[in-house]
Amino acid sequence: MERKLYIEEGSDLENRLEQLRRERGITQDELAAALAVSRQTIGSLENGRYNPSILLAFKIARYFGKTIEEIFVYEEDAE
Amino acid sequence: MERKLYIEEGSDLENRLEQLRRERGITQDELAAALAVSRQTIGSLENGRYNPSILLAFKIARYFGKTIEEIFVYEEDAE
DNA sequence: GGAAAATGTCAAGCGTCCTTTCCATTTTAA
DNA sequence: TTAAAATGGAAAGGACGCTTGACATTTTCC
Repeated sequence: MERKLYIEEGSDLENRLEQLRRERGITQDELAAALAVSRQTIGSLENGRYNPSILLAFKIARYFGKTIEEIFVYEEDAE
Repeated sequence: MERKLYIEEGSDLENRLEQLRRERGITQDELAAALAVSRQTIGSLENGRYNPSILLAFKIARYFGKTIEEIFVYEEDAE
């Protein structure tokens, strides 16, 4: 039946969020609290269910002390 | 009466889009075409009417050969 | 000065981002 | 192995990102 909400085949954006979070040794809940978003948002990003807004991407990057490009990988297959 | 659609006082994101576009010597229309978005979208970004999605931010950065951080400046006053 | 080009901005519509609530499944640890 | 903690994910709703279409204003330049 294929649900796959939001993100489709040519979806161009990967991220290293789960890896970075585990390196920090924190839970989704703790990361969510640190970023002032919901736990579901973190889970959805980690599992590629949707892309973050640019503001959330900046918050995440700042939290981990990295650039957006070091965390989110843009692939332009689409078009 | 204050319309100010979308972006409010604590709006945290500035960008150098107009400056970079003018340095390239291209119009909003041409930039829009190059990025495959509408001219209104470019104008709205240049005038701070709203923030780009992270995908559009990546497209813009790639087009100008810069990082997202070199084009968009995040200020965390909010919260 | 007058025409064409460029820009500003509104409105309606649609899809995405993120929320809260809720429940199921997996992992952890005693 | 069992309870608690952590994670996965659905559903509905609100706000934002981007579209097309339209029109007004400003800029360019002959």
